[in-house]
Amino acid sequence: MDSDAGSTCSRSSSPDLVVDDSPGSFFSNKMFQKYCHDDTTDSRAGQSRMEHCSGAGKNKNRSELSKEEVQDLRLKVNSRERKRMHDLNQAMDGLREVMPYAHGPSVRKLSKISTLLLARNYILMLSSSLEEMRKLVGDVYGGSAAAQNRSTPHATITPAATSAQLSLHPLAQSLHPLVGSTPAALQHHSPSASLAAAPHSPPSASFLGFHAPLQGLLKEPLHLSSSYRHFPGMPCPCTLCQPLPTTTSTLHSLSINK
DNA sequence: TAGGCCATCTGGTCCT
DNA sequence: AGGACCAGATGGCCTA
Repeated sequence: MDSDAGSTCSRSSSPDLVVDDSPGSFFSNKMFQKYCHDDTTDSRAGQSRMEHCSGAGKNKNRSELSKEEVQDLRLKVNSRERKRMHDLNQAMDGLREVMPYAHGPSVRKLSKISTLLLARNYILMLSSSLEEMRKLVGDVYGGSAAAQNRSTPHATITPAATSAQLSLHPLAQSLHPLVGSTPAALQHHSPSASLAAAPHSPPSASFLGFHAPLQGLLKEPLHLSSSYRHFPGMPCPCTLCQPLPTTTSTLHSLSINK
């Protein structure tokens, strides 16, 4: 379900496919009326369309087609293009579902460009967060953890374990005021419970709720002196500042919370 | 009302 | 040859 379902903005990016293949409805289309009956040839496109309509295209075979066959061909192509765009929009909706912003009837759906930009920044933030987490694990557990990390550079760190350890770490508690904010404040209205269990962790309440202006999130990440990047409008991406849910079940309950 | 966003149509190009 | 992909054009809807 779209995040804006029931909101004032009811337009869906993936509306139900209504393929009306009846020639009547096709000819009732304004564009096609112009396409075939507009005598004004002031534009290049109009000119080419008139040529196409009269069967004067470059393709000989097409010129041999009857008017009805040309219409059928055009309908088929249009239908395929519609389906392609709907699939693209479905993928875009899927991306929106896993993006950390407030999903809800009162929240306007992210535009396509905003979705892409936010996704890019989110991926960068997660990457930085992961890198910082690895560093912190190395610091906390000294050489043994570091050695373990070196032996298995891509060792799987269970999110539940690491987040629990990090949230309890006294250094982390004292380093940043954001640490200590409760996950209960999170407002992640995921439309799909199964998808909500996707392997992403809600970074923070303010991040999810877009308390900061959206434009800030879409800017280029700020490159600060630290090893990780800070994004305008986002909380610090390092793990010290990310009070992650301590268990996967907690994450799941947060995700399906309406 | 202007501007943003979107769906759709369309022709061109590339690929299988 | 047919289909996928792309970009331009167009018009509708919504919001500030």
